[in-house]
Amino acid sequence: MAGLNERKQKILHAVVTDYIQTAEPVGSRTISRHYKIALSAATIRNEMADLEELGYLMQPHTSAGRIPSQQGYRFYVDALMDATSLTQEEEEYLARLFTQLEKMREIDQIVQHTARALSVITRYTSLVLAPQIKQSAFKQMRLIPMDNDKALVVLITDTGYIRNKVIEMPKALNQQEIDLVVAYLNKELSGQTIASLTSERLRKLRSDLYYHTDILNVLLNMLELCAQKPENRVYLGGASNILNQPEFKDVEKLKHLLTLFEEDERLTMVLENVTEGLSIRIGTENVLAEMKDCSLITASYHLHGRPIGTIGVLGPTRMEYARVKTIIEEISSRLNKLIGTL
Amino acid sequence: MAGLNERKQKILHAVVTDYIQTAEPVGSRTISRHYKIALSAATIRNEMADLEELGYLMQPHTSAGRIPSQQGYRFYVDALMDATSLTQEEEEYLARLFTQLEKMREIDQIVQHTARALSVITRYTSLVLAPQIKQSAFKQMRLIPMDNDKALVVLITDTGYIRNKVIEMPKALNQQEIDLVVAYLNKELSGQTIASLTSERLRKLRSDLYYHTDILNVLLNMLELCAQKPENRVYLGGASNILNQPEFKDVEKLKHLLTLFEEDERLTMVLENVTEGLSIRIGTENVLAEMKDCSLITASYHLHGRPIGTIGVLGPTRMEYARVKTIIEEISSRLNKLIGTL
DNA sequence: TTTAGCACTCACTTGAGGAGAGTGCTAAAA
DNA sequence: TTTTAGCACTCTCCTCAAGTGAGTGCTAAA
Repeated sequence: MAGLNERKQKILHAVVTDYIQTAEPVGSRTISRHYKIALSAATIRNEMADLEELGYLMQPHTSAGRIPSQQGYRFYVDALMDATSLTQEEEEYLARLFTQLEKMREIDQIVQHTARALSVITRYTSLVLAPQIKQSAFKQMRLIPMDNDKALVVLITDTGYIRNKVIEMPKALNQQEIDLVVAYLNKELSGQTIASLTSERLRKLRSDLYYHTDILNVLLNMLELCAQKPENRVYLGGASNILNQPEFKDVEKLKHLLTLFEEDERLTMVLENVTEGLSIRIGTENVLAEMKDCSLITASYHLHGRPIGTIGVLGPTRMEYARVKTIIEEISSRLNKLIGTL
Repeated sequence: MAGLNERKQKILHAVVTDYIQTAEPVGSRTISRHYKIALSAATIRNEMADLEELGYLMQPHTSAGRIPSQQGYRFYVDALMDATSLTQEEEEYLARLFTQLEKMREIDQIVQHTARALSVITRYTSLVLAPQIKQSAFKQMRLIPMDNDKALVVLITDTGYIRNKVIEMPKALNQQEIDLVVAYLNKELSGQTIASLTSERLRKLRSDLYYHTDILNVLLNMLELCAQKPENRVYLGGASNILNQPEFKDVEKLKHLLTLFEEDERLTMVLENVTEGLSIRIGTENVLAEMKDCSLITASYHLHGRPIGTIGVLGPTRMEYARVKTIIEEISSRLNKLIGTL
């Protein structure tokens, strides 16, 4: 696999970068002209024929130039890609963005704005997975009576994620009883991750406070629900950007992707399935068939060293990997810093 | 304008319904064959020429059939359209939907699910405007301390809309003071619409409680913000459905719409600009240029007789007006009933 | 007033021809 | 042995012309 001499690597690099720019098959002449490789077109042709045989390039038809195969992109991403840095414009945009984000105190809002910004700056579609309540830790819980028979439960977690739920109140409970139960739960559960609140563990609490079972039941049920039910907390930005990509000028291809964009559960799955840290998934390396012509670059973000969510950029396999990678790294690092201060 | 004899109306009706079904220009032969109008194609041709001159029909080119003009659709919607009723399938789908919705206690969730369902059942794109906090009435407010310097304000309104905001806490405030201020606000503001909380009115409260200005200021600022800042609370469903419409097989046209779909502020504007009750906006009757080839059918929903939001369906001007109208009427009426019980 | 007949229009399809970009192969040059 | 120039070849894409078919407008007869 690694048996590519330097010349082949240079040529592969030229093909990939040119194709990323132009979206047109790259011919041997183009390379010998534009890419300061001191070789004639004929020699390059021979090398390209080799690269094709080795699986790094493909030819749409006999008399066309070459385009990178998935394996070609993979090699480019792993070994060939130049490190880039942010342009001044991008730098300024991010500076402005983060001074705005710093004013927001809620993770949800921050994450939503990040998704939008990510798509604006990359000009691709962005996907952002907000912290799942499951992975958050219990901080405190409050119960606010609304009417006779309804109350609002507010659950605050350490990730700054706040969840409301209106519940039916069992009747004939006085405020004192409620306060007691809530105080007990706050003391008992503080710092525990929501996911750890299994039916098992909750049962124990139930028996501890058996004389308040009515209200306790309602609250514990809510927690149990939070721990079990997967939440779809994925935000999409710049979906219309895919229309700028020539590979999606075909309406049928578009339909598959746009339909996918409306299926929050599956998007969540994609983002959860990604390895921690920075990840680049090319073409069929993505599990979903709809994404076989797409690449997804993601980075996880963390709180107290624990990964709590993912930001990602989705584009055609012909994506500007280097640029997007730089941007994602920068944004996720800034995001981590910001979350730390919440 | 109204000078259409019965025969012309019959023919116009035939053209519109046929075109809605097929998306192809309708010829005179098709009408005389399929629509039980006991006239020859030639006669119908003459009438169609008249209808064109009167502005109800258009011809894409000389030797093609006719398609309805915007004015043609308008006449159809106002005078010609047959009343339809729900199919059994639709009926069952709605029954299932609303038994689900009844279990939800929060307006936001209800509205989101309604948007999705509306797009599924109509097979068009749906737009739903959730209650604006401005138009809601103050019910109660709570302040939950989080850390030393932060607190969570929970604002509950009569529309079941709950708003959280994390605020910076002025230091050196004891719980007692806070409770006092919150209790005062709850008493003073109960039942008032948020929009009525102008700077003017709030100033009075400020002077009433001048000895607690720190915490009071923070809370009042939050309320003022809610009263002023327009919120974008619009939900979109089934955006990918527009891809099934032949009129949007052109990627350029699509781009305009999809880009619009990402601009929440402008979508909100569209839905706010609509008349109360049922409204049908055809083509350029919509203010936004992007929607000049679309029609929008909307209905407002109410609480205590006050309109608090809008549900709508967006499709091509060649939309199945009758079917969609029936569905929207049904859903909004059921939604109204449901909201009343919250 | 309605209808049959007919010439006419115009989009759409098909196929042929030519241009252009790029290839693979061969033989000469380095 | 490696590189390069030359050349025939392949395949897409564009254009153009001819043919097809759906539908029209007009005219004259019913």
